[in-house]
Amino acid sequence: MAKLMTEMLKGTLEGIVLAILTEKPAYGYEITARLRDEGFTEIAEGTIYALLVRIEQKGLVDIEKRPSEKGPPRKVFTLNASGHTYLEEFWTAWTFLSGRLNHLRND
Amino acid sequence: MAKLMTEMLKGTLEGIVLAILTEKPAYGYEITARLRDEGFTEIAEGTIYALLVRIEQKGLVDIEKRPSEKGPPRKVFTLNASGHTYLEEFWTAWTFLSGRLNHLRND
DNA sequence: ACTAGTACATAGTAACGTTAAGTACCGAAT
DNA sequence: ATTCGGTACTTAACGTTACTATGTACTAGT
Repeated sequence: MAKLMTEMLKGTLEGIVLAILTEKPAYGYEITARLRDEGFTEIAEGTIYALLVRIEQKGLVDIEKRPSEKGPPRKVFTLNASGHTYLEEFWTAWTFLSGRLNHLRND
Repeated sequence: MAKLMTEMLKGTLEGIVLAILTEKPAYGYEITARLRDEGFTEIAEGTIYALLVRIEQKGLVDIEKRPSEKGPPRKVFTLNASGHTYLEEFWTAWTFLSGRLNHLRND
């Protein structure tokens, strides 16, 4: 099932991370931990950092560097206006897809 | 939203087509029509044919050629045992992902 | 002949998530 | 003093997916 989840996450993992950022700003390492709490136990750190680069390049987040007492400086991501719009569209698409799939399932 | 749907479909379109095949065997052109009926109006024919090649190579379907009165011979796809197993795992993964996302949404 | 509908095929592309390896900073244990 | 584990970020190479664009081919109607 791991392989299936991998492919299924394509296009949704981004929305998942953005959704996490709506709660409060967070940095990469924190986000990976948050994902594990949410049940996504098999997502590697590298996956998240690569994804964060992408959403940064798309201009969906603002970035601020803050020192850490326990390690290297943190890169804190905050969802900006563009990111909120994007997330809304993500939920719209998700609602549509979810509806279609549940309809297909009931046969 | 079109771009978002495109990315979101990755990993799920395959399951959608397999789900359609559980109802009854079907050929490519028929499946694209069925998808339009299901609300997926923006999926091109080429996309489906390429996908059908993949699920064939994965051994999830059996294939039979039948003549058509209205055009070239049809290639009818039937979900086999391996395909049914695969689809079950797909639904399992989907249920998990769906649950996680809905949980994230309620904040 | 021409068109429209039916039916399938495929090379090239962009985007995504994964893998694997690396850097760097800190505190505590050995 | 050094090793070890936890914290924190980076990136190149890779496999898979869906999309685009284009092509072939068969039939019936005009």
